[in-house]
Amino acid sequence: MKNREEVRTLFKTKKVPLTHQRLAVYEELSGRRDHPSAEALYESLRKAYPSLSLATVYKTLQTLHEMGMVARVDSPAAQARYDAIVETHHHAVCTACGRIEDLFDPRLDALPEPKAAGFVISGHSVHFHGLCAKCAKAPSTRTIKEK
Amino acid sequence: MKNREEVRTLFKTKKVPLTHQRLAVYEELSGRRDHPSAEALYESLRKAYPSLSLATVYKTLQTLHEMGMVARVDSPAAQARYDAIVETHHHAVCTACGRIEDLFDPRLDALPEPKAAGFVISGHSVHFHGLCAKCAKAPSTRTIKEK
DNA sequence: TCCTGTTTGATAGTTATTATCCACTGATAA
DNA sequence: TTATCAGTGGATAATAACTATCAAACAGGA
Ligand SMILES: [Mn+2]
Ligand SMILES: [Mn+2]
Ligand SMILES: [Zn+2]
Ligand SMILES: [Zn+2]
Repeated sequence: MKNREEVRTLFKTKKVPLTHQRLAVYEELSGRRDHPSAEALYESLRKAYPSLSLATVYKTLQTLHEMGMVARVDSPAAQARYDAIVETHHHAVCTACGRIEDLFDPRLDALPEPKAAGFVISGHSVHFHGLCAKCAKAPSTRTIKEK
Repeated sequence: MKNREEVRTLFKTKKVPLTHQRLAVYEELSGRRDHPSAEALYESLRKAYPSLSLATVYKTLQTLHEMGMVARVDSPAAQARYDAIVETHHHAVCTACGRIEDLFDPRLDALPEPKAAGFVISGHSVHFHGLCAKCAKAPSTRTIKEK
């Protein structure tokens, strides 16, 4: 959530070229609190930038994400993963290899009820992320994704 | 995590036909603790059931999910959603319309460190799910998904 | 065993995302 | 200011995960 000057400085510091498109995507996203999709951003932006391409929005979001300027709300996992344990429990997800380990901890089951006006909460899930034992040990042999 | 007899009874109770494929998918998933994808289950199952189709695995997982017998580990969201707020915060996700609201609550930022052997945790996120104010009010006009 | 609504398997279609490719541009140096 | 050029953007093809379609086979009750 940075203003235009902070953005310019950050790009300069990180030696990443700051283009009109990158600034536009970041400022549009900054102005919204509805956690838009790439497509939704594209639809808003194309009015002011008719030549903008959807692929550019995707590439820009990825760049901004790598720079630590935007976050992805849901897990970046492309594939759904299933579990025969339907009882309440939580997960540790390895960002390098995709391994998912179970966490059974009653302290995570009872979290403070959030105060989101009018929202009727039916449950919650906690995702810890980091490196699994194997990937933490491995120097750089990143698999990125396992089936 | 039910045995064969419990599964038979549950299908009978819910009046859902129990096929060989449904039993096979459920038992394969029950026997694994690696949170497999549909494709991974299919790869394991096709050895014993060479005529099994991947589409059937998808349909079966959906059926089992609706019956409350399997859980999806990650959000079923098809589209990635982005956020310019990279500071630690959490989210309430409406299961009816896809709306995502921010939750700022320091009590959710400091959760008990989970004891997953060897796992190097770098962060966590909490997803509450339920119905947003609008959808909780609306009788049944479910939008299912908004862009 | 027979009957009928459901499910399966094969496959085509869809959707979100990524890769490719080349003209163009932002950042630096002259 | 202009020249240079690595990196970027736009157009579009390709990919990956999933979903729809539909005829044939099946499950479960009569
Ligand atoms: Mn689990
Ligand atoms: Mn947020
Ligand atoms: Zn790992
Ligand atoms: Zn809603």
